[in-house]
Amino acid sequence: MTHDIFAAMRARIVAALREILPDLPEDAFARVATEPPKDAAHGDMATNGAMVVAKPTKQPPQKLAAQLAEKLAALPEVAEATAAGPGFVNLRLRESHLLALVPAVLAAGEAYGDSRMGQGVRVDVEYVSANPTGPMHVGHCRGAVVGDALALLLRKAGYDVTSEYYINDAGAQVQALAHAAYWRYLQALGTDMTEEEFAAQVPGGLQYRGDYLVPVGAALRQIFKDSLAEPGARPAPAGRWLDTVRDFTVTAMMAAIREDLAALGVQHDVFVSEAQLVRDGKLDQAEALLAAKDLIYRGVLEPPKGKTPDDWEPREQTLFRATQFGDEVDRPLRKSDGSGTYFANDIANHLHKIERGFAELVHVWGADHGGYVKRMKAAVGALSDNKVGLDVVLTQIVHVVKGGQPVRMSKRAGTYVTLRDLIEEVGRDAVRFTMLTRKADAQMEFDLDKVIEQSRDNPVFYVQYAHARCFSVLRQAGLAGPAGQGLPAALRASLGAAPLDALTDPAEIALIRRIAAWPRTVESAAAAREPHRIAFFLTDLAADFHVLWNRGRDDATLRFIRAEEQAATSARLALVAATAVTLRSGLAVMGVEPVEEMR
RNA sequence: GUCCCCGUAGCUCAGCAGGAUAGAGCACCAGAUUCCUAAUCUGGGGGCCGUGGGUUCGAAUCCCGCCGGGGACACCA
Repeated sequence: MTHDIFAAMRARIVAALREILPDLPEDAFARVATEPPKDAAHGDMATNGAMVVAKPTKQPPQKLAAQLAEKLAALPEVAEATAAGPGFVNLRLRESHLLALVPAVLAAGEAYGDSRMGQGVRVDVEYVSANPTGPMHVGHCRGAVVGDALALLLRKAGYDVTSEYYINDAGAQVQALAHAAYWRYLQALGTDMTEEEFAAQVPGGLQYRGDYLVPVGAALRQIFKDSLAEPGARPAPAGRWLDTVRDFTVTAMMAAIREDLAALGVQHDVFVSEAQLVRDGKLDQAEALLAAKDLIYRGVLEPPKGKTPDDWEPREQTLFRATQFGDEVDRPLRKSDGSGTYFANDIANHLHKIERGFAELVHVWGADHGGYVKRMKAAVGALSDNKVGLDVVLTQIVHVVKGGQPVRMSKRAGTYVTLRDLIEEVGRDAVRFTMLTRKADAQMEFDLDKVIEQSRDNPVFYVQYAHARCFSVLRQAGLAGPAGQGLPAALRASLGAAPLDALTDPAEIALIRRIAAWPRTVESAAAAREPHRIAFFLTDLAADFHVLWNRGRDDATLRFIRAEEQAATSARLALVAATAVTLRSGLAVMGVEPVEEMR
């Protein structure tokens, strides 16, 4: 069952074209589209069908449009079909057909807009994947929200989605983290070393000096007493403590990150550990697989173009033939000392995904990883014989602004804004919605003052207010149930049974048209991997509703509830409920709560 | 030098698989409050869609060049 009246009409149009042009091959109709016209004066729908088939048949589009219009005019749901412009066919639907959507939406409830476009194809969406070296900060936030919304969106579009967090717990950064935690442990034991004395002994210097590791040091002392240190709380050889401290600290950091994610309402189905993949021999397995396809060799790379790093020297390394899959240069799998590169481990990660049977992989990465996309696509292509697709969604940086001034993001200066701070300041819904009000790959300004402002200028508020207004009306009519329950199925059914002939005002029809566009919005947003489109749709839908609401101010006969007009009242209440259902369906995709009352 | 992203109203940004006369908010100007929440709404001015080509019946949208802004470019993750 589809509620997409555009998709349904498209099927009708293609069938009509087939009757007119029986000799055309199937794929000639692929570009036929049915969409709402920009100008409402053109009717409810427009199709380019005649223009699309004009070329292969070598017939003038206007002539075909006239034929098509004639056929479409005979359809029961069509009131009028006219050829227009360069070959469009404009359709005006019978009012009853448009109105019939209202009970359908009410019956579907929050499932309205669900699509089968994805056909149950298994998709893995990986996002966040922040290094487990500290609490999450604002920089991670956008990717988390975009990824989570994308997973929800693809699910709604009919894909079988697994959301995944890849824990980078195997590289040099977690070694550095372990040293930092070890320093806090020594402090907890009461060492008389200074931080700089200790730092001088750490290979690569002491990083991660933030306070957040202090409790980790204390916990280490509690569990291991002084067994990981030399007498006098002096540092012991790394071999005695490094693995232990690292694993303990990574676990603690991941626990903190999971709490942060929970506070943001972000869900991951699975957490995959890089270290575990390495222990399981996935890296060797991936390397063997690539070797068997003759995609690995020993070689020396050219120095990078442009400015050559000062310490550059030719080194023989194990290289992957990424150039065979569209990358610019071949990429190292092993460093000159023979250990695996991050890229190699990530190949193992992707092999792991491919083995689990995903047909499509999606990643949400920060824009600074843009240079990494081609090689990863090359690797996935190589591992899967080009059968599995990889899509990367890049998210641009977020500038936090308060009082017109940029909020500086510096770990060292201690002005680092954690995700938790942000959520506490403006609320989870505002964070999520606002992060989705820009295309992911466009830079964004996050104005702390604006997102809590209760005005038209703040889309979070504006959309939630529309939903609350719907409930306000239903409460006024004595219909809404207990707060927070949404609209019970029984109520939706009884509202949906009302005759709707009374819905004739242009603002009412405009609202229904908007609601009708929801399923195709879901599909196009999912196809483009652009969850921000949902935010824009909801803002438009909210605007249509606010307009209608205000019509009742200017003209009392247009109010939703009119004691003396039973038929009009029940029809309008059904429309209000359908609006609430659609708003709710959309907010669910964004992971934002549909509030039923504004305070 | 190479690759990726961006360039649309004064500002912040949309533009739906290429469609008809390019939209919204803010700001500015003028209005609406005995009324289901004015926390909203109505009207107005404001554009060479960076630029030059190409593909097409048709381009802000796709392709190529150029200009401007941001990011990434062995042995980091």
